[in-house]
Amino acid sequence: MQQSVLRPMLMKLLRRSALDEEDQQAILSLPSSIKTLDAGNYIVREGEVPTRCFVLLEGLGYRHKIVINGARQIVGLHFPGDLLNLQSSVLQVADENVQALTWGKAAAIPMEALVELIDTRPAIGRAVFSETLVDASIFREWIANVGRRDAQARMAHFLCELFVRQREIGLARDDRFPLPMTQEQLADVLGLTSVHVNRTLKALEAAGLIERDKREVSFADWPALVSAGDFNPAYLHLGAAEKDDQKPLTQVERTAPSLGAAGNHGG
Amino acid sequence: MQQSVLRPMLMKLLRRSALDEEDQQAILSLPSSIKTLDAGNYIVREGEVPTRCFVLLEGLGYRHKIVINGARQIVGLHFPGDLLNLQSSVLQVADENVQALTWGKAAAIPMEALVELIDTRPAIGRAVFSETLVDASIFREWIANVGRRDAQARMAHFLCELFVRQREIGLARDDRFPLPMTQEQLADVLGLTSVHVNRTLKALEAAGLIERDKREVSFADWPALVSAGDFNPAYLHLGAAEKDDQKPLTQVERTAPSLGAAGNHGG
DNA sequence: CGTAACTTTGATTAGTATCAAAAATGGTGG
DNA sequence: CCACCATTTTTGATACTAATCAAAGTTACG
Repeated sequence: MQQSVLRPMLMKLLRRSALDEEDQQAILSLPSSIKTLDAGNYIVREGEVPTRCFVLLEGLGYRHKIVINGARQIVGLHFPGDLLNLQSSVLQVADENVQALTWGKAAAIPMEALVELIDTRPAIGRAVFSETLVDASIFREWIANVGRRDAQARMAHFLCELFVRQREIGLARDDRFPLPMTQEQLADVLGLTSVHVNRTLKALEAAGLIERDKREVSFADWPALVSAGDFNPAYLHLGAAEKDDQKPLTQVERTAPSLGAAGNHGG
Repeated sequence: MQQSVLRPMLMKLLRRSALDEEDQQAILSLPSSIKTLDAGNYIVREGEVPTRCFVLLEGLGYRHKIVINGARQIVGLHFPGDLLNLQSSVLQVADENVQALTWGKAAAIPMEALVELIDTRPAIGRAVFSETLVDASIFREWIANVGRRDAQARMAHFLCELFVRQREIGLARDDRFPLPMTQEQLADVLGLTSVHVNRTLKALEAAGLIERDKREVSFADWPALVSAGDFNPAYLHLGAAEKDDQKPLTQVERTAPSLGAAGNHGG
């Protein structure tokens, strides 16, 4: 039985939501066909009307938009287990592109099968919904990152996120993680130019915050990197994974300044 | 019966999703209590664990994050009918603040009542899910806006979005719409400083793209504004509302340049 | 081993931020 | 209704971050 191919998807849902045996079986039994992806392959194209839902099984993916002058903005990263085009599935039309960042594999699931699963099994519906809300939370953090942090903090923040998200699925070791992207792609994530990305990376390195080896990054002082990136992992809404046997996700002190004509909604 | 207070929420869902009479009644019958909001009042605070879900009924709201240096980034705007804290409800903890932008009203719905409604009525669940996906789509567009457009395009894009979203709910007239925010808030939306926002607005005005009167904006040449902002309303996933009796949401020609080592996923 | 892709470096420019202060606006109490 | 105060908008001068342009190294790959 080929059930096991969808295991990354189940694993992902289980990290944050409880699902009983029956629900788990139902997920693993979804019909699907496998696609092998080379770096750069498109999984979704803007404007497309999809008939199948794709789940990333292996490798990394990213989602991006092109603005009028030809510049590209990467608006999200995907890891094994992620649903790649739920939005376009439900909303009928993709408003962005999803592309493989590395070699990998994806499963294509007929839309109706997935919709039926969600409709008939509330726990699965809630689990998928939760993942969508976490995605949205990450998008919001990215808006803040691109909008309000300078190049160094922005980069540090992204590296922190990348480390934590990869560690969650076992892709990162204790103080070392893959950075499988070109500096141009990094630039498109951070809203910078590739030249400036290069300089920013070197600056972080010179500051002793990171070390680089090929497409891998390591750090000696996690709290320092966290602090440089103003990284608070709360927005990732990690489940039980974020536990004490892991490297502590310490963050610097953070107070919420009261802004403007505040006042509480409490009547 | 006080059903009618939740009508803005129902209206919002109906714009994009079909709901039968029974579903509609179920929504309108949700228990709720009303809160009056003054500009600046908080509806959700970062770190809070909510027990009720808020629906904006009147007025505008915004959601924002504070980065470590004290800078603020507004990551979303809310209009009547919007659910304000679904994410924190499902994910248990708010990772951002939601504040009233103007005077308004919100309804507080007990979490359990809403969750039960969603679980027991698949059509409502799907409708709410769709709204969440649209929200996410808007977040992604904002990432691109802040990351890859210069100040003028960024502002023009935001103004276009504001017009379209307000017109959708009847808050904007044919070529004129309220801009009920200070230039500092505008700056926090766009990742700029308030000084530069001022200059950018004046530049758009000087270019004949907009006119301003108090906190209202009008435009003589919508296509020109759309073009300046590289605005493509697709990401708003408007439903039937986007029809021909409305001002055409024309957009400039847009081709999707093929990037990098492309190639299709088609086997 | 040769070539294309990617990274690195340098020099210069452009776009925005910063700092400071004046002008305009809106609300409030007398 | 007016005077006053707080907030917001506007303007000017200057500084700085990141973009641009160009080219030399380096790495990965067929």
